[in-house]
Amino acid sequence: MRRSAATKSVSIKDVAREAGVSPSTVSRALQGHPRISREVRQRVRRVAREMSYVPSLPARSLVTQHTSTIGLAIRYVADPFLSRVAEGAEEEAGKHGYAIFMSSSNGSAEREEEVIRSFHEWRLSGVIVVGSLIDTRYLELREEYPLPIVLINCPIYPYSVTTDNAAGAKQAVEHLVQLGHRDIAYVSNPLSHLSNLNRLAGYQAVLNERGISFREELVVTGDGDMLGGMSAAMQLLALPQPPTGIFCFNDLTAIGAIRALNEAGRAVPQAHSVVGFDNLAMGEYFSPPLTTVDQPRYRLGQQAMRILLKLIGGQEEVEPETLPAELIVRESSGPAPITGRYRKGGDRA
Amino acid sequence: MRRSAATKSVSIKDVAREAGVSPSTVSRALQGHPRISREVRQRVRRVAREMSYVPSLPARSLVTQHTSTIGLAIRYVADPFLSRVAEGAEEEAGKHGYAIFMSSSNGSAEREEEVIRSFHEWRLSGVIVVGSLIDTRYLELREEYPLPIVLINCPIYPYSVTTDNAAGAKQAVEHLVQLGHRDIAYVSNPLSHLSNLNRLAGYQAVLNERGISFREELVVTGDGDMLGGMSAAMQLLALPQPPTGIFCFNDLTAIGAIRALNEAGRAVPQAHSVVGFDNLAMGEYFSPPLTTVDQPRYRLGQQAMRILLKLIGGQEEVEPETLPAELIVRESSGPAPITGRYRKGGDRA
DNA sequence: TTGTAGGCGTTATCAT
DNA sequence: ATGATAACGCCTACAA
Repeated sequence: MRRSAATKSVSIKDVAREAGVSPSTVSRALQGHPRISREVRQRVRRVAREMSYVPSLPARSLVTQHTSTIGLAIRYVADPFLSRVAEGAEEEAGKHGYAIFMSSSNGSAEREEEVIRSFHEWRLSGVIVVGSLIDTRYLELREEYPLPIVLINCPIYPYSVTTDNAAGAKQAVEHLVQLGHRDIAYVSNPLSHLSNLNRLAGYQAVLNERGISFREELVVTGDGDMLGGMSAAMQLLALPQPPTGIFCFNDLTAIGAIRALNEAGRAVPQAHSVVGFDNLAMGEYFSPPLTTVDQPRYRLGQQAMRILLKLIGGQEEVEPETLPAELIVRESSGPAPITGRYRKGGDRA
Repeated sequence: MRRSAATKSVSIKDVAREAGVSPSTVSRALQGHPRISREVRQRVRRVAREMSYVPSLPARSLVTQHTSTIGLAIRYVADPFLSRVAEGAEEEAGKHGYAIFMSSSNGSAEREEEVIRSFHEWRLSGVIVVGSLIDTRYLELREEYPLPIVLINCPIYPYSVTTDNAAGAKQAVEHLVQLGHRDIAYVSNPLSHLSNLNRLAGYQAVLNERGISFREELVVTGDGDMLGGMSAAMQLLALPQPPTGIFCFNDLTAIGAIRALNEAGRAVPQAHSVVGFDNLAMGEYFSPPLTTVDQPRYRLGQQAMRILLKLIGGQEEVEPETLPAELIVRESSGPAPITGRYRKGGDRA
């Protein structure tokens, strides 16, 4: 039984020879074909196990014309948003006998296309893309590749599942307004992202409804990560009339912003309220614990997989879905400070 | 050119027919075979592009007998430790024309074996396992599967790359001792993990060297995550003589511990110093910023891939490697409080 | 320079 | 109930 790491894999023929039957019999015995004698089935299975036979999926997929494997394209492995999404997708896939392979584009648009192509090269049954850098290109890619693709958080694409970003943002900003904040900033992501645009829209909508005039300088761009959050917050503090409320594109950005605020001697939530988006597990453990907007990440993955399975099954008429977001109030947001008047930036503690 | 999502993939034969040549000519033209006329090569390539032909890797791998793809088995997608490791492995793989597919075991030992099996079913060229739940089983699995497997942080396995956990732990505990701490706890992981055992060993070694007696009740187990860190810290606070220094298996545990400490009204680092392990990006943004032990995660992934590539190349005599860990002092650790005497737990602020 | 034929490991069809 | 045979898509001698 002992074989070194470089040995060739044992094939169905090897098992057949060892068990004294034909390859087709082995195939049937292994997949529990009904018309096969109990005795042969047991013998074949025993031999196969003893030889540690493992069927070749490339070979099998060649003849069956499907792989029962789906590809999950992700931007960064590190992306904390991803985890539950992947879990949701995986569990749903498992129920239907599908496995999942993930591949990361490491934040490169070029690599993302390569990943999709690679999934097709492997003839995977379908693809889910989360956190795409080129979401708008999928309308074309869809024609180029014959495999079904489902996007997460890209509502303009016909096969997609999306958090209601605008509604989530509205809850967040509304929350700040009700706490008495009037100077409210939005720290955005690089603007190409649809989810970012929709959050911005929600932000503006609340200002409108509440008769708060929109100040362009209160929208600054981060990078979706902590570093960007820091520099965005610093920009805001340098303003002649800095905001008391800061709504951030995501939790990572919020964490960075809070760090910068603290370093500038500004207490959160006493001097500034900060609200994130994503409800990362981490946020609860921060001090102060993060007020944030929860995305139903597990369901996002689950629904994406369900849609994908429909597409794989040949069903074409699926509706893009929107899932609700929910404000989670913790301690990084509080009543707006009583303002005598605004002070110029730079007055550190 | 327009095809719906359910269309069959275009094969080399389709291209051949369209270009008016034989399939083998297409194959040669596409892979830049030298003995082919410039004109035919260009025409074939154009036609292939127009038809969006993408070669089938399952078919190709069947004949070439290698997939140029390696599998990365991970415990959790969320694991923040993973990210840089995966990057290191990916970049090194890319240099040598290999792609990487990741699959998560979601914390289940059973699933982990399935993942490895699935990698073999796909006849991937090799496997890297990070954060294994069944690291000790790989000595057997190695015989069962013909594909080369490299482990990260499992030094008993012959093909592995490991952080010097004992040395890292020693630095951490030594740091606490030098700050004046004498009652130092270790919050461990479920004990089966080798990296955990080695960190524990490092912890004990320092106590020994410094003539500090080992108190069994100061070693409590977490779960490698924030929740476990919280309950571990609560256990420690309930002790008649609680520790002033707490060395944690990892940063997530440390973050949980700090949270519990804070909730009990104990300031960090004034009342308790906490040291983590992993140097997660997050740690720097916490308050207080986390003192921790850095693992060379990128190099861990890179070296693992290098070893794997050697194995794939048929080279059998590779040495397990150990990479150095490095203490990063930030603000969650500080001088031990001046103790008149120890007080019973429960005296909250 | 190009075409033909065989085979990679499976499964499915058709015999027996 | 089992075996022989063809086919999946591709590559690679070998032939022309």
